[in-house]
Amino acid sequence: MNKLTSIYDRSRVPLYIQVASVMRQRIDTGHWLEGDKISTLEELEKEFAVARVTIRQAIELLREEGLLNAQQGRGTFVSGKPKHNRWLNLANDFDVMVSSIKDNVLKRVHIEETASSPELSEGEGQLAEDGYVFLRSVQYNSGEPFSVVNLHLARSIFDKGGKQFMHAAALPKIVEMADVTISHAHQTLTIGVASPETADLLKIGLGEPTADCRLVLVDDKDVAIYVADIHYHKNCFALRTDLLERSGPRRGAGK
Amino acid sequence: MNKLTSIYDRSRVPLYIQVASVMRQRIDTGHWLEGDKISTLEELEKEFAVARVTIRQAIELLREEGLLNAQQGRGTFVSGKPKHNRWLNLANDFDVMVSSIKDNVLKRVHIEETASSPELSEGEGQLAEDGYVFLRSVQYNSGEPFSVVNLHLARSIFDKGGKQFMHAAALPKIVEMADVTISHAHQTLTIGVASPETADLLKIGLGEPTADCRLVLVDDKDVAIYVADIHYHKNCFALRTDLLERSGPRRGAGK
DNA sequence: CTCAATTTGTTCGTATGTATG
DNA sequence: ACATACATACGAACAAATTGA
Repeated sequence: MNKLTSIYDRSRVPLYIQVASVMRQRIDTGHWLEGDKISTLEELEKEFAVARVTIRQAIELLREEGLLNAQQGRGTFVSGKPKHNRWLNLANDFDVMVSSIKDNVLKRVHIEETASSPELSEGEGQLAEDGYVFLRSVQYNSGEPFSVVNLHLARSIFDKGGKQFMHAAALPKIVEMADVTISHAHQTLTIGVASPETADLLKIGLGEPTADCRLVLVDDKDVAIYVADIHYHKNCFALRTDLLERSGPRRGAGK
Repeated sequence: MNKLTSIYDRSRVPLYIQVASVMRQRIDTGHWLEGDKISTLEELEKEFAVARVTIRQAIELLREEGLLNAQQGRGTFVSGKPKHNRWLNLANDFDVMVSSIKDNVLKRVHIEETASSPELSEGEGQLAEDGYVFLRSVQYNSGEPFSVVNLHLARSIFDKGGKQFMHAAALPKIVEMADVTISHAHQTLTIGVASPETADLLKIGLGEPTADCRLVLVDDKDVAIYVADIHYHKNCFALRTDLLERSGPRRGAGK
């Protein structure tokens, strides 16, 4: 009967969690402001077309997160905003990217010297003949993990760098190599889901969304020397650009 | 006891759906190839540390999606790949963006002539003095909705465009206006969750992830004349760039 | 052809979580 | 707070189909 019913059905997440996520979003976007009294249970029941207990479960969830504060007889109030760490500014310029990751705190969690080759799609260059080394690392910001990097590095590059790759970001090292020319840096950004490994390292739930960034460096012989699959925690991730930065102000066409 | 147990606990999504999403990913990434026989129920039980019935529920889910095909006595086989509509190539260049949306099929679903002003963050310009008009539209590709655009358009611009804005994308119209200068086009990309309205229009579940793109056009007087919050269906979304496109090949520093 | 091993399919009982009114 | 209904998850046992020795 209700329009919402069909929406609820499309998600298999428990109803009270769906309701909670809508409420959380309202607080986050400022639709409900801090200190405000939110609608009464009765109003919320009607709006979401669910039972009272379900609303209460949702409120309880947000209370545990410190976002809501219910007071018997008075009402329910907004007591805080969800925390975001949108400090990560993904680069859309190669030099900015290289310099920004140079000082990253990272922890190598896995190295496979004889790894299988990465899957390359159309336009991402050719596979290196001498195979790849696989490196996995986690990047931290103030103690919290915010990204997992799965890197296939061409063996030739790995050997050239020696032990440098063990404890620092690979990209700046490669850029500094005198006899390596990078002709393309293909970046693809999508939304993915956390695998068991990623979920474990990022401390998130299995199958939760992540911002996935694939970065493939291709040398002057069209060989993919660096193939990284990076999974970012969704709350840390933001990509900011001024689309007119390079071309300058746009005066009306006035034709 | 198990390492996975704690990961399961972090997500409130039913266990069999979590397991299914891991399996779906394995098929998608080619870890499990089409035609292959996947591990037996017994092996999967152990790997995921769940009951047999739970594995079967996950398999049933993927069977309905056409990804798996279980045969009694033989095993379970991969019968297809998840479909992606990653055809959407979000622009990182203003001209490309304008030209790419010019021919979009869209449906205006909501217009508010006297709307509240949008929330602007630091650096996104000043609010227009004459207020805003709010427009909501849905964009379709071969009948399927792939994005919802919530647009606050400065009233001055809206009045200038007349009825043009009713049935076509606003951006190209604005660019063509002779007396309008766009000095900045701030784009911010994040991962968000679907509100009831967005979920309804995109035909996804409440609280499911979306790719959120905010585009703010600022004129030469630092006024935000166009403030769009765009929610993309996560499966349609991809942002591809060559980070070296503008600066050209990078020869080793060789200092 | 039969037998045994393998593998998926089904069912039962129990416990807990979700949602309604 | 209560009674009710249904979904989720477990473990274990048993049934049915396939395969190869």
